[in-house]
Amino acid sequence: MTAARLRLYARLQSAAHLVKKAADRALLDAAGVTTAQAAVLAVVASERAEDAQGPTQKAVAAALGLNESAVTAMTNRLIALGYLAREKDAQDRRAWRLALTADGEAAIERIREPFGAINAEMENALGAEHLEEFAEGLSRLGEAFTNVKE
Amino acid sequence: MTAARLRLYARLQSAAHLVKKAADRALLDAAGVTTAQAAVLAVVASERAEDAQGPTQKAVAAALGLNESAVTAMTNRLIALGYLAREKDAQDRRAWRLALTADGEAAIERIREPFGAINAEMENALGAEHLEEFAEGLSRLGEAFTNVKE
DNA sequence: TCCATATACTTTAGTAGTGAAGTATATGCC
DNA sequence: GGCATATACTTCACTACTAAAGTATATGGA
Repeated sequence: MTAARLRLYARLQSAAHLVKKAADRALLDAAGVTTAQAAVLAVVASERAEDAQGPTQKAVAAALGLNESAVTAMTNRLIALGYLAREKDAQDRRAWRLALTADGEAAIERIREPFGAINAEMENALGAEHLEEFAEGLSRLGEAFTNVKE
Repeated sequence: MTAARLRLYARLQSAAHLVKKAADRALLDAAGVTTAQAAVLAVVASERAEDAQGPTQKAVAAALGLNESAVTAMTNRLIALGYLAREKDAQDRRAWRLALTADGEAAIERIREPFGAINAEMENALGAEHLEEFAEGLSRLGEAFTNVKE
């Protein structure tokens, strides 16, 4: 078994933590937003295209692999910051529909450049010839560990 | 620029988060320890070999890419759980020297199997032919984002 | 020897996640 | 129509991290 030698788990967590630490610093400096907040804003922006109503909290949780309770807390913070608004779904009164405010749209714009720089730095570290396969590997890992039956 | 298309940052964080979630469940069930706690115990165990005195908190922080304040808190939890003990360094009265208790050694033993299973599951998802290169990529990422000058 | 500066750790306030238990609304039988 | 069950979200207690500011001990000149 090569598992112990490669220490895949430790390397994955360490790399993810270090990159997140750097990205949080960069985004907070440049855009006043954390990477976790940026991720939620990005999901709300992208889901909007598919569904005029905007995503529910459950949909955001599923998109990011988070608990619904984590999305409740994050949504509260983003609303307090003025980046997000929510409205009860007319069909299903249990569910909220999330939408970006104008400030939320502006935040996404501010994020674009520093975030691109982080991705570029990652590509640089990996080397262009390994990029595609590395990204593939990350996706395969994500899929393998996605809890289908929650 | 391929950065936006590959979404390396998002894929890395998502994969790391999902794997961590699964690993935490598995380790907590089988060994009553979280992956973060396991990581600290493993560092204390491995540093011990090199240094009869056991590592300082600063050394643990450096090994894991954490802040010293995170290690202070984690050390307190691990001492409360009975897995770790600390003693003032005789030469440098500012520093603690960390050591595993007998319970700490036992916890490391309990971790071995479920942790091996997680690593095996990761290897399985990636496919044997990509393992080495993928692990290499993770290490390169970690090194590129290690803050040399803290 | 004294003092400035560096270093090891701690404290505090905040973000971000987990799982379990709770509330309120929907929905599918009988 | 009523009721059991499912679902969307919330609350609670906890782990685990960050950055910044604070405490105490070391250490290298003048």
